[in-house]
Amino acid sequence: MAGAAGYVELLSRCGEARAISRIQAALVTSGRLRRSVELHDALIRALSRSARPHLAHPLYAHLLRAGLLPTPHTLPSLLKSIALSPAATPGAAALAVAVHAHAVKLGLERFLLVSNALIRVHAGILGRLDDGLLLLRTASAVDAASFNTLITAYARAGRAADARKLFDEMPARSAVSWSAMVNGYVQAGDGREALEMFAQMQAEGVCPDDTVLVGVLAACAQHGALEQGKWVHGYLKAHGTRITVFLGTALVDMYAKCGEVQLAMDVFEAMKDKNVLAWTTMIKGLAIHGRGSEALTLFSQMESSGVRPDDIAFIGALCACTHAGLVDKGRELFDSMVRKYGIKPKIEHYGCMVDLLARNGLLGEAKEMIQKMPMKPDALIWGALMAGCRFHKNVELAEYVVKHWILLEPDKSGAYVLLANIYAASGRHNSAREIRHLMREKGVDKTPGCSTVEIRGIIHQFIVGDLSHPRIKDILTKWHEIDSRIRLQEGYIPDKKEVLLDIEEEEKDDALSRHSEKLAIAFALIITSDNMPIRIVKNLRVCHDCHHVTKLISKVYGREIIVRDRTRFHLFKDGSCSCKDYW
DNA sequence: ATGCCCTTAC
Repeated sequence: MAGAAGYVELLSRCGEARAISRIQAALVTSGRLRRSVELHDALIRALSRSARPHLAHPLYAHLLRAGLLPTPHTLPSLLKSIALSPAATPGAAALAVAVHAHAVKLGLERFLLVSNALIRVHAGILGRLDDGLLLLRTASAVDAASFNTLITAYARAGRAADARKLFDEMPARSAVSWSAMVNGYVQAGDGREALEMFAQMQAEGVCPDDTVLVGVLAACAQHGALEQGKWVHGYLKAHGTRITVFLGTALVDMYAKCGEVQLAMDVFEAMKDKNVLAWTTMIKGLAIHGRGSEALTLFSQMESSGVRPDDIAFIGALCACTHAGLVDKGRELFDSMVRKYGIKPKIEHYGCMVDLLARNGLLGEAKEMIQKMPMKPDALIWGALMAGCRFHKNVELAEYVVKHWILLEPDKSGAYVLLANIYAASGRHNSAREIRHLMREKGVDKTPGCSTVEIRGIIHQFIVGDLSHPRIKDILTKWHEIDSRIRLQEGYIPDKKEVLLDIEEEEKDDALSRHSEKLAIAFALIITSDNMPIRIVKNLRVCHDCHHVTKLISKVYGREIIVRDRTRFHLFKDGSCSCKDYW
């Protein structure tokens, strides 16, 4: 039998959880473990680096029961094992708190290794970010990893500004730090700032790694920044980088969300390892381009290739049905999810079904689905049903929906705006006005429409009614020209049904003409003279008038215009749209 | 130490 030192040496080389557990059992049986802190340390350390780090937790209790005192080495390993445990590990959070208290009692919490491990536990499993920050500020020394962990944790919590503060005060920033920050902005939905961050990273000569490029691609996808996304792809090719499943999926997503579904497909087909995320990304990519049946074919291919769809893959497939009006197929999928795969539908799946049914005019069935579903409907569910009411001009049901929706989101404007829209579109202008007064009383604001257009790698942003653009005079002049040409050649009459403002008719024309996508298209027509397609990304869905106008512009000006709205794509060409007027 | 897909509406 080897001595304690031999076991310690053996454990330091052992990475396999089951083998470690066997050694542990032998040490317990021989009574050796009870006498040695070093053996506890070695076991905890080995387990913390294995695939089952949570197996280290009971060892701490064992150590204390044996009357042994933890060393400065015990605590960091144990804390690491806690930080890496599966999220649902019972008692992990309580153990973390106990270990922290113990560290304080023993006067160990300011040791470099201990304090860094504590920061990671606070930022991770305990979710107590500000406590982690306090530790970071009071520790005698802090490593870069702790900064990076806290930055990531703040970013994940949607506190990008706090993450940025830490980033700025870091003594030395590595590619990991930049990556944490870029991805932080992406998670906060601020792709623009993420790209800005990446530009700075390059300016400082830091070599980008896979992870940051995944983040940059996600930022491009979010922002519709095709040219920058293509640049990343070119960079990867130029450096001969292996396209991992992470990079491949990010590329597919970027191309699809930037309107280049064929390029997305090319990358997808070249990927050797396709996991369920990769398949789902491509399925959703086809879906948002209205290519529902191809998306569903892909779903079947995924199944026959042996990749098991998960709950999110079903969301992608149901979404494909919604965008292509494939109601029966959607119902079939929803059933097969339970029957074939035993996946219990979540509220998201009910959301897809309500959307699918409601958008296709089956409002009664959609309402029934909500009444039958086993969970309480959330704002998304009501929003989906409401969108159907708007599409099919059902005032009565809309009023019912709003009552429920407003209880869930009393401070948000979504329900009010939609109801006012439905009233206005049905000619009930007094009711629409009442809603507007109510909104003003409650102090809720409508999210302003915002469109961006990427021209020669620069992203230009337009907000509805915003006349502060430096070239606004040229833009309005251009709009005037567009307006008269489409009136003259195509008989355009502005569709003012959904304009809610209490204003004169000519002013309604102005209000419509200042929708953000119209400003963006006019601007793009001014500064691009070639036949390059115009690519617009909008934060909301396109209104009927803008949809109509864009069709006419594509014909009169002989330009392809690709508009990505909140949820899908519209490719306008020769006077018609790829969505077949269904959105 | 960091990274990929995920339902409504505004």
